[in-house]
Amino acid sequence: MSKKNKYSLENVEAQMRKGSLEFTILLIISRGEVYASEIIKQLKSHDLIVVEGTLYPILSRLNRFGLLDYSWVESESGPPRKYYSLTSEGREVLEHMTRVWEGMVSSIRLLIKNDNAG
Amino acid sequence: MSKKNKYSLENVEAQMRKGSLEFTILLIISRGEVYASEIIKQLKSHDLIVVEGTLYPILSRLNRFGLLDYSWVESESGPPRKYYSLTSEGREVLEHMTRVWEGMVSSIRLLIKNDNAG
DNA sequence: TTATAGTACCTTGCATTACAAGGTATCATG
DNA sequence: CATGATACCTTGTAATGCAAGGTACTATAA
Repeated sequence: MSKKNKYSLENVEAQMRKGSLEFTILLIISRGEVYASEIIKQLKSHDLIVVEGTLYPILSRLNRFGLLDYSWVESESGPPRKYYSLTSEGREVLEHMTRVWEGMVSSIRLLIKNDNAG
Repeated sequence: MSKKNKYSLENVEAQMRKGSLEFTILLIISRGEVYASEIIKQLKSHDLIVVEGTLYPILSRLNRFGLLDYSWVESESGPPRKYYSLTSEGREVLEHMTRVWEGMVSSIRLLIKNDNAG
């Protein structure tokens, strides 16, 4: 028997989250203009977790790819906020992602149901 | 406007797959003993893609973590095959993963449906 | 005016990991 | 004994999530 480590159950959440990260972030933004901290808060309220160090690079990347726009809005108390919104290309990509997501969910649902079948 | 690259739509599939990779592999193995090439074939038949260079390290890792066992079985034509099966710990982890997966699917379904809500 | 706390932005460095490419070994066939 | 098919596995690269640390603006209190 080879040296055996412990498989982290916490990691299960993290792993599964990864594949759908950009997707969920785009979903949040599609519901209305938001700035970073709001995205984190909204995701958390849906039991989906992202942290700052992950979110900012993704927002920059999606903007660089032309999927997101942003505008600075002054806050009543504190520094200005960068409000993000989807571009039309962003909306197209999000629709594509949604189809891909639904497809994958269907496939996996089949595997789960077939659990003891051939 | 910053330099704008093209967001790869092929990458959408790849990205989403990643988070659920170990999960789907464990699901396949839970349906009966299989060796690597069969896993790839079965996943492909469910529109889920994995390649050799990805699969072998994952199988080793899951074995090292005590989630998988294997036994060598001679083939009628060709080199011997390494048939994988779940350990009891593997079954427990798979059940946990399934619950996490269902939870995430529910959360994201809400986000999709709420698309234009507050 | 200086210090502190709160909010918001962003970057750096590390660890993980999916994958392309290349490698070894076994068996059957001509 | 060469060739092709099958099966295993490893190496190097690129992507990327995240902890940690950093900058800047506003408000409040000393």
